[in-house]
Amino acid sequence: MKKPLYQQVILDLEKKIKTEMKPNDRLPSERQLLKEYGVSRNTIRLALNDLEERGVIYRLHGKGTFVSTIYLDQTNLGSMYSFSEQMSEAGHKPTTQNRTLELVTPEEDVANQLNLKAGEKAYKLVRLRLADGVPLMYGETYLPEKIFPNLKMSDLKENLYTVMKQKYNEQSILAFEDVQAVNLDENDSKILGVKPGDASLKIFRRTINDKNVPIEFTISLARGDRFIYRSRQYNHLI
Amino acid sequence: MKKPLYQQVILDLEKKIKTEMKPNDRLPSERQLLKEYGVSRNTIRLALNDLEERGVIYRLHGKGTFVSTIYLDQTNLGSMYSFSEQMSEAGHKPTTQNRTLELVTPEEDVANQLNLKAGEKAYKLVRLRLADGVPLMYGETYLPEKIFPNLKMSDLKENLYTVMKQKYNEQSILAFEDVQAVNLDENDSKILGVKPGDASLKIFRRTINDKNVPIEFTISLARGDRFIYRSRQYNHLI
DNA sequence: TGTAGAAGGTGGTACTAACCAGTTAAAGAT
DNA sequence: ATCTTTAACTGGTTAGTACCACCTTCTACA
Repeated sequence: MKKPLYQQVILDLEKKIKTEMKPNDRLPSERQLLKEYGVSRNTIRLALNDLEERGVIYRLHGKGTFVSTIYLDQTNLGSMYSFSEQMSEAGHKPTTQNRTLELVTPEEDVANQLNLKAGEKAYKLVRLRLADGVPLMYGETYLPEKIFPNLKMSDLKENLYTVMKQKYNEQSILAFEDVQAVNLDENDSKILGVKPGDASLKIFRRTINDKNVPIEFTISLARGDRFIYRSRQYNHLI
Repeated sequence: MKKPLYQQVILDLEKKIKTEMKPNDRLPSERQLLKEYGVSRNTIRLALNDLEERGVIYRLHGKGTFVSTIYLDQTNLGSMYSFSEQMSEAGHKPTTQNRTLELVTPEEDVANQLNLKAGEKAYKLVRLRLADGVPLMYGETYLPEKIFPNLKMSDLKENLYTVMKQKYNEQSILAFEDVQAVNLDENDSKILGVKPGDASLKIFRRTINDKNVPIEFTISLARGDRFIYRSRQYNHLI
């Protein structure tokens, strides 16, 4: 279960950046890093590519590599993020409380998102995600029964997407995400352990499989002071 | 003006994928491609990495490289960029108030985002965007003077990106956007016509051109009750 | 006949070695 | 003193090689 070298470099660099460096600080040059880590420049660049892609660092030709300005100690919610992985990388201990799993007839808006006909049911999974025991994100996930028959709480010890893949052979290819800013009400703020009225990211995600069939709809609330949603927008003119 | 090899490979492969292939078709293996193009495997992988990142292809260990199921011919720069269009489509009448345009020496964080040296100036454009006369979004845009010399308020009757292209021959290739949820302070809430403390989306956008030079940095505040940040997330990782 | 295993394909990781292309500052010429 | 050149840094690109991990298929053994 040994991780590839370049991933170890990523983890180590990211940790150092978070704990020892501040925005716009310069990192050691690639040639210095390869000596420090005892790996090839190729491996260093693989790691730096990843960090650059995720916005942790930026590079300037001829000048050096620097810590990104915008990189707060916040967690990126974009690009199919894995809560657990990101929290682990940030040095926090992630936990997931699977609160309830029940078979329901969803409201119309949810049913529409999942392309359900009238009367068709879906599993509703309520989860709370914590880092170091502190609640950070609350989510309600709807999974169509016809696609995930016989889903059990015991399945959910694994990562949800792992269960989809292994038990049901379903794989998400594309997700549409809508991000909103909302003020938390009394109840939600209590769940997330912050003050009522505090700003929060509300994220609606609709995931589809390779046959263009919706397989998941999730509504999440993430603490505004701890999360950012990051995305890249391309404009290829080919 | 010659492009790097791996970028030529990207262009050629993407063209072939668009014109000759369909979703889930298998691409030639990396070792075949390096023979076809007469380049090293390193170069082929650089190209494939880019295509994978952008969701054009996906790779399966041991099996091969394939055309993505859903390949979007995305020509826009995402939600912020097409404010006017999106509002029109939603049946609203979009207007833009260009409030101020001045040449300033930006703060350090902005200067860094735009890769400005000490003392280099940038145009600061303050805009308010409205739909049906209601303020929805407030934005401060910084444009490097060396890239956009002699920018005038009268230029800005056009769409900003049109001006960039037509007057300065600058085209944005990629934008990084970070989205945060914040509580509005007294001042900002007044601008957007809502109550202090109301949740708002705060969006940082850094746009770069084809030479990897930053050409724009914008900080926007969008009313949480009226604005949704929408994005697509590809997934070929699991 | 069935199955384990080898063979050969795929992408993934890793190293070495150069050279190219921006940036900066020290060395040198005026 | 000032300007120009050069050298020495930076990241960017490319080639070549090797081995690992995963997947499919074919083959040989039981």
